[in-house]
Amino acid sequence: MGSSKTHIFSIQQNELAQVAKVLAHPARIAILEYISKQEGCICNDLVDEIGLAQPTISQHLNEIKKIGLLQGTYEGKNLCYCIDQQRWLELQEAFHNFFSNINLNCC
Amino acid sequence: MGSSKTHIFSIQQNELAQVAKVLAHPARIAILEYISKQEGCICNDLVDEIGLAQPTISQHLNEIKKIGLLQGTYEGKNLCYCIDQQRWLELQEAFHNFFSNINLNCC
DNA sequence: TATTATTATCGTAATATTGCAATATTAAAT
DNA sequence: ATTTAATATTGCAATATTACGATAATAATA
Repeated sequence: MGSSKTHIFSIQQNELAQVAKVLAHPARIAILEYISKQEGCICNDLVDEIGLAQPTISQHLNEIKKIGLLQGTYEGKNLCYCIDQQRWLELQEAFHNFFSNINLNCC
Repeated sequence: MGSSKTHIFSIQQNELAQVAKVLAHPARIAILEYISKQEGCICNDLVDEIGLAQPTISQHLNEIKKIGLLQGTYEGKNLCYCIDQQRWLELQEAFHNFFSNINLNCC
């Protein structure tokens, strides 16, 4: 015991939870906010900006990448991370639907 | 090491992450969805519905309660959990703002 | 006040997450 | 091919989460 029993839940429930998990860390919120403020983004900037060690930032970036939110392309000699627009809008809609479909007339 | 360095992030970043953390488990997504479908909600129904042990359900309910999303009131002999409307709309807006304020013209 | 049904807490084991130092890889420029 | 700068991976320690059996607390009813 200790691991989540994902198999007893629906695909939709698991997927929303998985995305929420990526957002469930202030560093990853901060990273997404910071990237969005830049024209491009160099990971080394993030280390200075966020205040975590380079391997830690790299791992957080990887978590964000896993759910398809980041595109990394080389621009000259620097690796530039960008937010994937389509995926972003997809997730925005998923959260919007979740919050909207809940019936609040419970009691 | 091991614990999150919450102090290096803003209150807003930490709060959004904390709420996301509650949504970051399919059982809690399922619980919220199930409660919303009922007129009221008895925890014992949740145990049968979700498929986790009663203490586990109770703990998940507590996590949801901690961020102010649940109101528990006794209706006759049964404890009825309801979603707190005001808090729900508050969180809905918080996520909406997060997704909307991100600038997608990164690269 | 017992009894019964429901919900919460405690204790504990298994697994996951977070973070960083050390090291490896990658890509550009010399 | 070497060097240099940036990013990724590995390995490991500390902490957090998930889950459940056992037990306690709570509230209605007999």
